[in-house]
Amino acid sequence: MEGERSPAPREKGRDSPFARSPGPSSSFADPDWFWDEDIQAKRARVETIVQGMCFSPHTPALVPGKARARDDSCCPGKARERKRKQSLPMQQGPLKPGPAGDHGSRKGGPRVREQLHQLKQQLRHLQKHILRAAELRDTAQNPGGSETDKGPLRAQQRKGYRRRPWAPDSDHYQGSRGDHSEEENHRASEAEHQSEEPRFLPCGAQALLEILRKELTGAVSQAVDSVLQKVLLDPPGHLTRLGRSFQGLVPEGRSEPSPPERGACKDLFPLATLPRRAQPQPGVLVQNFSLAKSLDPPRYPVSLRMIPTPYQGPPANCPLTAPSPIQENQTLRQLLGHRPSGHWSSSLPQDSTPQSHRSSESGLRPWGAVRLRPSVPSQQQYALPFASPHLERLPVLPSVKLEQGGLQAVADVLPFPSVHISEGLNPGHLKKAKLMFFFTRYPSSNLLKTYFPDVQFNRCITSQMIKWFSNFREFYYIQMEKFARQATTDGVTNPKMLVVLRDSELFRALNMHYNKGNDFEVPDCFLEVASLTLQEFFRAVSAGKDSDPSWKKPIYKIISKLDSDIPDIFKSSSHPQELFQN
DNA sequence: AGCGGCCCTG
DNA sequence: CAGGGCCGCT
Repeated sequence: MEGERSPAPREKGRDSPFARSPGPSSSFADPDWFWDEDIQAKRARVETIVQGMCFSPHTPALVPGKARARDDSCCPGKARERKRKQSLPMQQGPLKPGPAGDHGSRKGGPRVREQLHQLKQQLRHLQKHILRAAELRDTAQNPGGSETDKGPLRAQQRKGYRRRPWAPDSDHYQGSRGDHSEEENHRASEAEHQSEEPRFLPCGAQALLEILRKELTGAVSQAVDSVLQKVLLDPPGHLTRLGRSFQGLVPEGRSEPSPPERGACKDLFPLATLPRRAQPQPGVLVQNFSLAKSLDPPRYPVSLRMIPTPYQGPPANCPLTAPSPIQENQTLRQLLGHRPSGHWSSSLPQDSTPQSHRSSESGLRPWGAVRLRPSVPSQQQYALPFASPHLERLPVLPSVKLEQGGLQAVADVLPFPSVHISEGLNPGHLKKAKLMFFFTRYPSSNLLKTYFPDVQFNRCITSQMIKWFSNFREFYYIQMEKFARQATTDGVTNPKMLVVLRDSELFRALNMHYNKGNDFEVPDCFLEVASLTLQEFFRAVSAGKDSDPSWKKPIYKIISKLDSDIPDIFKSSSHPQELFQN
């Protein structure tokens, strides 16, 4: 089970030389991680046992190695050490340091471990009982039939049918609706387990089963809750810190790459982690470019890409700008797992086979959905993979349901560490501000106040934050000017050729600045604004307006009208801290 | 005068 | 990224 903490393939991205620098915060190369894994393994086994108990005493799930082997085989190499991003170096020494990453206390550990151990023993014991009961009943009612049942039964169990081997007429029962679809049968058999099952059991076994269920439900959910509590109280980076590959480097509308930067990029980003389409291929670039030149601009696919024409007004607001009111505990889940998977996932080898999916996100470890981010190939910028529907698809075991409740409870009471009003600005605030820049380039001080509720604003703080955005803009405009000039020297004539895409070099530069570590998926609206800015600069430069000392002013004016709404999730004071500060 | 923004510099 | 000078606006 070691591997199930995170989707493996993205890990590689973390090996980028940016991601790590030697530093003091090594609290995560700790033994607790392995301990955690141990707990998970135990927990998974308990779950397996419970399933075996509920569905079939003959399920081979008791063989300790089985589940483990299966999981290992579907998630190879995931057990490698997780790396955490270093905290941002912050030059604001006297200011209040960010919340310490490690909440340290893991007192619950040994207790939970012991609990699980006892639970395991208990389960074995109980299972023996029920096995015996079932056998007794089987031999009593169907002296010869049990042998013939076994073969096909196991096969069907493997296929997902949950049959009750102790029900003598189960075959006929199933057969009587043989023309139902597989799904229906499956659903029906699930329902049986919920309601009808006891009908087929002798009284003793039925009572035993009831007791067993209660016991297991209580014990398992208790154990799960304490584990979850511990897990959720962990520094969030522990949970969400996943490797992520960087994206493309191809500048749009440029006939050739700029050699030094491209060389650097090749060195810095492992090519293996790049989506194939994004790998630098100058030859292809030249081709594309000449193609672009030979076609009518509007037909050039890149420039067509939903780029509003200048002066058309603000771009449509970002998809998430109105993401419907976000519930509190939903927010927690998002925070814990927000890291948008984005298009990187889609470039992964087709790993999301039903099997690997099942084993990683439902099955044995329902909390996997929270703890790790399954590679959901989604182009939706803000798909929230951990909204409740996800959880509701989980198995209908009572323990799971309770666990869901437990999670809910934990989520409800979990305090945000950064709720405390801070007098100064910390690296988390800076990071958050940078991400907010993707949505707003010219935030008012009022806006800042509403989006930094955990900051005690005063004149100094306000101007510092305003200054931040001023600096952000500066970098932004410098890049824009640089690339616009480059485009002119590259012979671009039509500004609409200039579109900032996620795999363009300009985007890479911006992303590196505002989203170092690539923790956040840049919203499309930013790409549109960036494209517009680039085009405006290009227009001005190619028209020779840059001889005017204040030639940028009109551009600033245009861009200042293109701010988008900021997603509500940014109002959560814990957003960047929870996500990135570790 | 106060403020926000840009520019330049370190 | 912060400090400081400068400018324009209110």
